[in-house]
This record gives sequence, structure tokens and C-alpha cells, in this order.
Amino acid sequence: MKEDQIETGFRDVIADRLGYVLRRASGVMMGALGTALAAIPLRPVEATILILIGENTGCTQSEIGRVLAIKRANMVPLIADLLAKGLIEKRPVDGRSQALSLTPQGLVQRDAAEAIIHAHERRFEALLPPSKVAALRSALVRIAAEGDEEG
Amino acid sequence: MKEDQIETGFRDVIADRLGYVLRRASGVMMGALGTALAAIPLRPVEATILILIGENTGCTQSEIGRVLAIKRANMVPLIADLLAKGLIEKRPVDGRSQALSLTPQGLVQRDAAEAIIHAHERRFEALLPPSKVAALRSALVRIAAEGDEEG
DNA sequence: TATTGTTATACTCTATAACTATA
DNA sequence: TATAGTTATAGAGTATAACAATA
Repeated sequence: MKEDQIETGFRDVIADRLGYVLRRASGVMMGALGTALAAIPLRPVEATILILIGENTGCTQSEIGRVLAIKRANMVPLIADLLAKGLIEKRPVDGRSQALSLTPQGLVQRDAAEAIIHAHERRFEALLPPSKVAALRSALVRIAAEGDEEG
Repeated sequence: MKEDQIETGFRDVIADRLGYVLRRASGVMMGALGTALAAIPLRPVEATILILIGENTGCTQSEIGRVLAIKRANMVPLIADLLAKGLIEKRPVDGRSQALSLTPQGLVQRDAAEAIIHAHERRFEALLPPSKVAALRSALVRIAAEGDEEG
């Protein structure tokens, strides 16, 4: 890193900032997950919603939005796409709420997504000393929790 | 966290995934930085570019784009905005390259941005045990470096 | 009154393709 | 041939406002 800076003559003074490396690391993991999930094909957010519905049969799209910090209005096209792909089903419970569940095809896709995500997680965990992985996770959870207090 | 899941009845099975907490933590820090920099007012990317130009007088916008992983085409409006705000200057070196530098007003804004970013970094570092901060940084750098190999 | 689902809309960020002028 | 800067454009992701139906 330092050698690169001397070679190119460019002083990358922000490379050691926590916020910056956090953003870059997040982008790298998200990009890699997107590439891995393209084999199914599902986007990371679609795979995540599928998994959450699988573990919470009968939940609503508003509940999922709250968990994932996605606004109600932005959940609409996401759920519509999964519905159009035949991976989930809607069933009215209220006059205003609709229970979500996985179709048989959705179950298959969910399992495939889980396998890909599991491999993806292991791949990146393997970059670090095993003893450091839990510390990284808890540090990130602590930082992420700082957002719940404000917004 | 576990207690929350039991209270709400919602099984948030992705909350412990590295990629997910990484994305959430990054969003929280970026959002907080955006809020803090609104006092100037500069966006995080503008403040970052200002700082890089200050440390690399005479560099080109293409060089900055390479460092920040921003495509040439997307650098154009960013540089144009900083130019319109009177914070930077362009001076032709080649027929095709233009050297960037800070104006006196840009220097003032750069210093203000540095102070805000410094306080922001310290605020989030203070959430963690001091001994864990360096480990977090190096883990994130290791993960971010995995992106340089692919794309 | 508050919530669910929805529509419409706008803004940011990111990506590609294509062009020019130059090295 | 490769690079710097630019234009146009398209796709995500995210934000707000407003509405109808329901609790």
C-alpha cells in the first residue's frame, strides 16, 4: 500500500479512514455476492427477502421492509417481481395485510440462495484469522446499531 | 437482539451475516458523515475529492477516479460542481490533461471538511474498545483488497 | 388515528457506449 | 494504440407525498 503510493506518486490520504474502508469493503462483498447469486439468478435483496419469508411464513411485506430498512413504497416492486417469478404467494389475512409464503419453486430457490450465500460468507471469513471473525462481526454490529438511535 | 426477535416474533436470520452487517454499518457511517458534512455543505464524495486534490496538487480527475473507483464519466459532474462552487481550479498541462488545484476558498473548505471527518471518525472509533480499532481497520482493508483482484 | 399496500415521482449513484482530441 | 475528458443514457437504489382501504 505505502509502496504503491510512492510508486504512483499519489498520496492516498483517505485509505486509512474507517468510514472509507468500511464502504469499500461493503461494496466488494456486495459485488461478489451479486456475481455469485447471478447463477440462480437472484439479486442479493431478492435472495434475502426469500430467506426471510421462508423463516417467517405469513409475514407481511411491511414487516420485511422494517427489518431490512426498505421503505414500504420500495417493497412493492420487489415483492411484485418475486410474485411474477412464481417464488412467493400472497394470501389476504386482513383487508389490508397480505401473508407471504414461499411456493414450492420458491423453496428450491431459497435453498439454492442459502447455499450460495453460505459459501460466500465462508470465502470472506477465510481471509481473516479465525479468531478475528467474531470480533469483526461484533464491531460492525456495534457500528450498525448507532444508526438505530438516530434514524 | 435475540430478545427483540422473540418479542416481535420475527426471526431475523440474516442479522448475523458478515456481508449484511458490513452493508448496514457502512450505510450508518456514510449517513452520519453526510449529515455532519451538510453543515459546510459538501457531500462525502465532494469532501473526499477536495482532500485528495489538496494532497495531490496538479493531479487529474482521472487519477482521482482511479483511486476512488469512480468511472471517468462519473467524475465529470463532480469536478464541474466543485469548479462551479469556486473550490477548485483547472489548468491545462497537456492538450488532453488538466491539472487540478484548490482555490483559497477550496483550502478553507478542505480544512473544514477535514475537521468534520476527523471528529466523525473519532466518534465511531469511540464505540469500540481502543484495542479493537486497528484490528477492525485491517480486517476491512483485507476484505476490500479482495475486490482489487477481480474487478 | 394509525397502518397496509399502492402509485407517482425525483434524486443519487453507477454503468456502458461512443465521440473528440491528444499522447 | 492508449489515454483524458466529455456527452448521452440507462439501470439500480432510495426518498417523499399522496391516496384508498382497513384496523
